[in-house]
Amino acid sequence: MSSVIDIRLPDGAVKQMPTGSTPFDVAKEISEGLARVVVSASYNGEVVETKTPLNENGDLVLYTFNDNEGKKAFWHSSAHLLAQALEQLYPGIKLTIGPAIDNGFYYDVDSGEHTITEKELVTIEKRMLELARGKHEFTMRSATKADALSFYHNAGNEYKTELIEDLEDGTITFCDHDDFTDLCRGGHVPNTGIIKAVKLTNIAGAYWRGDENNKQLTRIYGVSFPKQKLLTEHLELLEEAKKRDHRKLGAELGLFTFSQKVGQGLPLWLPKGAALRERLEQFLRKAQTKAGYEQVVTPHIGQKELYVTSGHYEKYGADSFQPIHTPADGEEFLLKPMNCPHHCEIYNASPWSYRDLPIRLAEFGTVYRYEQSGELHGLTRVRGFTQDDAHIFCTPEQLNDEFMGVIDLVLYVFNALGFKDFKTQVSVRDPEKPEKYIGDTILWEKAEQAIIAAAEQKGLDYVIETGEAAFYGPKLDFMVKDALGRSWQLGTIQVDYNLPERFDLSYKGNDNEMHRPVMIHRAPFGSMERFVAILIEHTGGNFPLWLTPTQVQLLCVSEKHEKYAQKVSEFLENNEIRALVDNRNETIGKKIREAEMSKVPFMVIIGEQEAAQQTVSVRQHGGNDLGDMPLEDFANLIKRQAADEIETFTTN
RNA sequence: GCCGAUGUAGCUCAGCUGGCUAGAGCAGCUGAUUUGUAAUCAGCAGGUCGUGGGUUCGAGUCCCUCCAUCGGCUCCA
Repeated sequence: MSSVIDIRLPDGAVKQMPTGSTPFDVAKEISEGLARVVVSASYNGEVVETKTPLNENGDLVLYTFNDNEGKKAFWHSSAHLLAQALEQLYPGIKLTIGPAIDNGFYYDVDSGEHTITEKELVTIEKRMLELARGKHEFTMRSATKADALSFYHNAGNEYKTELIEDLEDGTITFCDHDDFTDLCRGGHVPNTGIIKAVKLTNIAGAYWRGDENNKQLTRIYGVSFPKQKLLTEHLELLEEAKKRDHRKLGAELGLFTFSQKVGQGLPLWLPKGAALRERLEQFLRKAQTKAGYEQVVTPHIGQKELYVTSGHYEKYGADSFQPIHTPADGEEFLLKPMNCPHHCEIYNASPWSYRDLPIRLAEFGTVYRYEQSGELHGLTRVRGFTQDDAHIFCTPEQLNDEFMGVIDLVLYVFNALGFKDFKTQVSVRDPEKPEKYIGDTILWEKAEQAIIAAAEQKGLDYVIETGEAAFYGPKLDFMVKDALGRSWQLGTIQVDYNLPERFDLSYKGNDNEMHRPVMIHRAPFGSMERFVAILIEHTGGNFPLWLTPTQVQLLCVSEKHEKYAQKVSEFLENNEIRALVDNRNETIGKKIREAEMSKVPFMVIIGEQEAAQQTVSVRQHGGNDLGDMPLEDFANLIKRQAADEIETFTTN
């Protein structure tokens, strides 16, 4: 073994270090400053501890808290600290797993008879910080499977022994710090001392191994930082995010509401919300007409038999709104939980030639699903919602082009509404749970490959999610985060060989034989409800001008100026600009304040001067005073801005 | 559905360890004011304290049921 090794850094520089040097030594060699902030490292692509001796040439990356990998090590280490505090405060508590997550960490524990409450979190936080101040080093060590098993067997922890049973002997490692030991794969900060600020954010139930048939454990969520200031900022950010909550803004802006009498998860759209939604529908309908879609309309109910044919009844029947019975014996109808079976029957109403295909049937179809009560969430998860649905029936040869066309449409919609930060995922079946899906494996493979090929061709940065497919086919899903960083599926495109089979769909090919079409299910918005919810959270209620309910609020300085205000209002109306007149007997200051709070993009002050000169004085939302201008100029200003918004997305 | 928390006027909240006719601000209504770029003043009205039961001389306050909401889990055609 040579006494010196070459360590290459990400910038290409090579450091010659004595064999057995640690990442920490390398950091120190580079600068003392770096050594103080380095929290973790990877060597030749593998996560290593900052104290791991390096014995061969290789590529080293050092991470600080600013790197995702650094945060991961930091929060993973914090989970150890949490576990240690819990063991001290609750003797006999059983630890299970405690990973780092996107914005912090959690630990799942079985606290036996005792229920840990939110009030106790403060005590746990304090203990964690006390322990952290001990600057205890994290040290990894290997253990044999037998030793690991007997360790947790003696401790009476059946969860850890279950985990160890699944591990290969020789790969099992523990991490020690202070008097605490945990089964662990590694990836820690150097010592507990750099964890300076901790906040245990909430407490929740979570099933052991994510299976609802298992025991429910207590999950404690937390987040931690190397500086108190960072924690304060993080908490402030969360407060800011709460202000963008669509449930709060939806009520404040008069967009939608719920009623206990109507029923949970059944949104009531108020006039402003309905108008906004209507505008979104028009926007998409126009794009779809251009892309060769035809609108259809189908009823809100269908015979039970329809869903038995589609397979939905078998899959979801028991957990759905139950069938509607009629005065006739044995007649049963279901509220439609999806539109595809209806569209299949539309397809079946006429014979088709390969020359007719593709057929693209679109419908803003309202569907009803009995979602679990605990799942309901504002407009993002509801029991009655409207899908911007369409089904494309095409030949196998047309599938790729059609799929690509739909991707373009989804991207167009996302771009138009400013959703830049979305993720695409290919949702495929879980091969280990074939009972969850219908149809032939060969067809599934074909469909999955078709989606991946299309995603590749479009250059989408996609991830493959196993087990996320629909029961009848794989999907390409477009995921967008809400204000608090929770991910929601908006757009979806699905390839389906199964429903055509079940509904016996066919067309005559150029060989004069009957063939089976392929079906694409797709919804760029996903649902009007969820899309509007996420749009509210992204814009904070400051919608694009073309979409916003009220574009201009006309504010009379006094009641004397109402007549001129009405004239301006009519002028704007004739120019298809949405304006409201505020002629209440209130001060102008108050009217401005209220218009600001209702997030109207333009305020127009109308008083003596304006009436005399036939102008308007324009103030933008946020306080920017654009001064006096003739009516025509103002109308043009609005029209141009709205058109510019359209321009940006039509040219892209 | 499961775990935990919450539920006082249209909204935001106060109401200590159970004790007289449950309070405030905003919104609303009435009147005064006729206003120039983020809240004019005064008065009035508004709640069977989520629901149903229980404990108690006495319950907004304690216990149970149900409902809804919030944070997660599970689920998501």
